[in-house]
Amino acid sequence: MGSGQAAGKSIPPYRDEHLKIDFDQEAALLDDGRMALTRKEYDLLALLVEHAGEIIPREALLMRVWGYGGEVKTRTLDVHIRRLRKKLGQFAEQYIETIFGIGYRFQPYHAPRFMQSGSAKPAVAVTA
Amino acid sequence: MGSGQAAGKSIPPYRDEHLKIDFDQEAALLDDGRMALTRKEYDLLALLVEHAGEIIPREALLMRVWGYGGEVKTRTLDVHIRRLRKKLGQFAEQYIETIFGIGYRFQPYHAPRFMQSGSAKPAVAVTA
DNA sequence: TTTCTTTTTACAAAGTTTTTACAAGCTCGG
DNA sequence: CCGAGCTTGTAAAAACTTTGTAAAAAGAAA
Repeated sequence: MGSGQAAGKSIPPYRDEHLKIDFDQEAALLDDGRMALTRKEYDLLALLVEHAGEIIPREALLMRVWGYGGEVKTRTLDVHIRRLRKKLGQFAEQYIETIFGIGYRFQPYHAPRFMQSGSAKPAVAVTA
Repeated sequence: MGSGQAAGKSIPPYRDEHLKIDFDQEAALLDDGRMALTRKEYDLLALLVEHAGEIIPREALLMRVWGYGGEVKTRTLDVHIRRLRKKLGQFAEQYIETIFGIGYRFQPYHAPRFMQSGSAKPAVAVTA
């Protein structure tokens, strides 16, 4: 399960200055070095990257990566986000944004980052 | 209970010289910078803006943003109004009017502003 | 079993909302 | 005009909620 592509379909890779995600090979390259991602880590990152620039609510992530529905109480998403951030190293803050009370958002390396103080509440993408 | 729109419905954004409220994205832009609003702040602002030019009584605001009914004694509405005003910066006075003894009113940036001296009580919109 | 991955647990830290306490402003009768 | 009585403004603290983190436990694969 996860967010992998069905056989035959081919999604163009994501690419920016530092990060490349090859959805066909299910691989992530950070500054040309391959990121060692576990399955869940990849699934999570891929889902976020596929929707780069859009907020994905916790519920949607839990549903689409874990198949959890409704009222599941778990910290596993947070833990995976943390491990992704660790592996993204210096770019972690740039790439994975926390949208308080809603979910997370992957931002391309060059993304207009306005927003003064605190947390805003921008658009939500990908429903559970 | 917020004032957010049900999925599928789409309300045209509010827009004036300085402020834009995108009800679909639930986002507010002030002079093209995104306002960092918390959920309650957004809900309150959205409700006021949806009824721009109309007075909304405290009771109605408390009911529709907080779900409070009847005789609730709280200053939380005032505190949220204050924070909205702070975030609206120099336009605060222009946008959010206090109607003493009744409630608040959002005014579009260009709005005929005639002070009612004495006893002219404007009509009230949006009941609890 | 040994090793690697995933989930849970238990707090810590950060962010948001509400309450509290009082200052300031408005209205109206005298 | 003056001031009592109400309403609104404000700052700060308290209460509550959500997210971050480390470490242990549980599960899976080799």
